[in-house]
Amino acid sequence: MRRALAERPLPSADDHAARFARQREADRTATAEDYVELIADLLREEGEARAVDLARRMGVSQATVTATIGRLQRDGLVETKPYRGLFLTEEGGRLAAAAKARHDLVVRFLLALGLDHETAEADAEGVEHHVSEKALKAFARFLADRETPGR
Amino acid sequence: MRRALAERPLPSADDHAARFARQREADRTATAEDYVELIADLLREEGEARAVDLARRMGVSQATVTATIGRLQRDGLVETKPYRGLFLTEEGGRLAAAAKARHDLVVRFLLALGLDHETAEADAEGVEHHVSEKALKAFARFLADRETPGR
DNA sequence: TCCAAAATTTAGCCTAGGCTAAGTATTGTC
DNA sequence: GACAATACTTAGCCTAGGCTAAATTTTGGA
Repeated sequence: MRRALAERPLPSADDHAARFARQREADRTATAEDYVELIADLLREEGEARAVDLARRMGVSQATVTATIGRLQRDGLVETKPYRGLFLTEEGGRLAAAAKARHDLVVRFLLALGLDHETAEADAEGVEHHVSEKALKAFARFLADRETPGR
Repeated sequence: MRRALAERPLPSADDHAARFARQREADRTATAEDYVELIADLLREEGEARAVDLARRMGVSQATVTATIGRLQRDGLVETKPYRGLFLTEEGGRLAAAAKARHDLVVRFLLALGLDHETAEADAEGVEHHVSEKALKAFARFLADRETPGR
């Protein structure tokens, strides 16, 4: 006998549409977050972030990176000094820091659930853009509870 | 003093690129999954799935739905009988069932973590397309453990 | 039956994000 | 100091997914 899952009726059309709209919004910002996060990582770990390295690490052509960086520049997140590398604006830096914090929290949470490292990292890449603040808080709470063995 | 998080070095460029490639792949299939899942829900709950209702529930224009349904038809997932509604092919039905199973599991998991119903549903909408089978298994394990209070 | 309302499609436009191929510019090394 | 290798940009193309406005069906009720 199947656990009664409160066979959910459909939400109102408006609520339903709002969920999808939030979804599309998240999709739109995901690329920007991935780029600034990677640029920040490269700056921190390698001392510089070159377009050619972004292309390699994102698995896209250099032409695609040029175009995407153009949009990020237009949006005030990134600055470029050709042949010198890419840099984050203040706003870009803030976005990267927030993205990294989210990313790391999701990874820690998935590891705590028992996932192997590579899967946790790979899944976090997708999940980090689609979880609400409330979910992130719940993840953090889970991790905190878990590190407090006694009650 | 910050918990030592094994300040992860960057993955190899190839591994990194593979993660992003998987990500882009998931993005490509997300729309199809959302549509067939919604069509299946409408067929089950309302007896029919009309393009106009999809437009309302997805929060997009009817023209967008026409175009998207065209792609789903081309891909063998959906059939249309104009003014009679939309139907799923066998493959479309399988995809919808898989998507719904994933969706429901994610919702149950998020509820178990303490999220309210609306947030769980909204977050699931995004998360369901980006979690691996391994993560889903971990979610299921968590739910199972939780329902077995004793050890 | 007729005809207005509702559903659907078409046309034409746009952006993001992919690609390849072919430039152009810079650097670093000999 | 020249020049090959490397980095970057440009041009031109493509698909998915959005939009509005304007047809075009089709349905259902008076």
